[in-house]
Amino acid sequence: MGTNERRERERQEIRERILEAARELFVAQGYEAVTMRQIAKKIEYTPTAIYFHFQDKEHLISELCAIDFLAMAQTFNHLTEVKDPLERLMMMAYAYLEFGLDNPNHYRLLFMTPHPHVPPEEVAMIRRGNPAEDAYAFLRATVIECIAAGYLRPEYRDPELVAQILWSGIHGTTSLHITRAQDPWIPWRGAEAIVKGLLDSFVQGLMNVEAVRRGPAEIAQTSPQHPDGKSNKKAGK
Amino acid sequence: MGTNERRERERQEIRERILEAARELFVAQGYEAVTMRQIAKKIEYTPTAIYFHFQDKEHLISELCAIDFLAMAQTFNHLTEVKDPLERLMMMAYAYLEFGLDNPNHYRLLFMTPHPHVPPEEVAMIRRGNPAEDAYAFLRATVIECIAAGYLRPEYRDPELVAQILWSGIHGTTSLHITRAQDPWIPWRGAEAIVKGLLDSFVQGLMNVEAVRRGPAEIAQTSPQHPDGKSNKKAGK
DNA sequence: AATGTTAAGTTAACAGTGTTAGATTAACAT
DNA sequence: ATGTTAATCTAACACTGTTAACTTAACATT
Repeated sequence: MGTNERRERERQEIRERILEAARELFVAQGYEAVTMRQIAKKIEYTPTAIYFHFQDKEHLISELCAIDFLAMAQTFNHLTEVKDPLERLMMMAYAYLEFGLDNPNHYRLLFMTPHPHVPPEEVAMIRRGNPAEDAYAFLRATVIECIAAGYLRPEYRDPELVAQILWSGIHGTTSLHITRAQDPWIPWRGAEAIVKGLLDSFVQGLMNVEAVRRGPAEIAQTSPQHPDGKSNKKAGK
Repeated sequence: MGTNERRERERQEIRERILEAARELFVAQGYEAVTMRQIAKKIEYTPTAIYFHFQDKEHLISELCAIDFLAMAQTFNHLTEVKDPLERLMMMAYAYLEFGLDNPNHYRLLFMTPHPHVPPEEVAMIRRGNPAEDAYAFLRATVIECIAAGYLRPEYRDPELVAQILWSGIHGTTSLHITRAQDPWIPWRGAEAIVKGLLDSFVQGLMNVEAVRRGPAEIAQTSPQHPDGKSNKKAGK
């Protein structure tokens, strides 16, 4: 009898309707505002019905994140066409930023909200490590290509470290923009300009390497104290 | 009559007891977990008493943030002793990271939670722009010194932009570590190593500038597709 | 000294939250 | 026709932030 299969199919169907309703509400209203009763109302069920399909709100959110984590990664898929790994790296950075700014609530849910960590086995359907499905794996793969192509200085042979440096920079730009773009006290120069600066920094640094080697020049007296600034300290820790 | 002054003093006193209790709870349990009833219980009052001193929970939190924003800035005050602005910049980066990792809940409250923006006038006691009281102003001032000392490449004359690039990188490291350090799927290399890499990047870049100019070398075939990778594209947007 | 005023705090309640136990429905297998 | 079971609902519980109405106690004024 195919009736069990059909039941299973129906079950999955309403699971997905719940997830979809939850996603729409999260994206529209942000994390805190969404309520089980709202989700239920949206799909015309009773709140308790959701608990038949999901253990609790936390598990519902975790599964939603797992799914959308992969969905976001597929946003980057078209970048596989870019042959030069360095160029691809840069386009990834802008694409990542764009995703975050276009879907701030979604981005917050995925990357800025520490959900009390539902043990990974309990969340169905996480297949990470595959560059086509996992954005971090894609980033790492691209970094590996950059290393292989000789783009990186010999000190940076660890692709994980390089990937994490890059991710940190771009994530910082994205998340700061989301949380503090409205802050009137800070004259923001725009997230794209910041990412541009970060990428420029990765490639050739922001500093004048010669000047750094020489130590501080005695050009301007910005700070009144230290009139004969003979400090010739080397830069570094 | 000094009795009004005394009343005002007492009023401020219990205001601060409320704020202190709230801070302790936030730091210990994180944003979502703290309730008005908990705060009230901690200072042995009724929850409603808080509403005599603060308009609502949001205003209470906003004021707490404003205060601790300044408190954090004072963490950096001892760095004014470091004469070389570049060295100071680097020490600020590590100090900032350390603050975030030592007080993750506090950091989340201050920098990762977009409180529905209580209009700035309603929050008492924000005096920003003063480097001694405002961490961002301190960062900007240090960047200005770096520019004056000739440390930066001529393209980077805008201290706001440079400050925001730096802040984005360090904030990204800090916040990613707070939210995703437990993620077993990512082999984290440690927040300090990442900050080190970022700073190295700012100073001299991570890349081999010569190699970037030449284009990708034909060293390794990491990706099977493009066997004769003759792509000599220039890096850049 | 008695009175009225007011600041500070309490009690009781409301509407809304996530969640659960227990009853109900409806489709299926026997 | 009967029993079983998956899927849903009703009603409730223990919470949450918040408010209206009431009390208390200290003060200022007559």
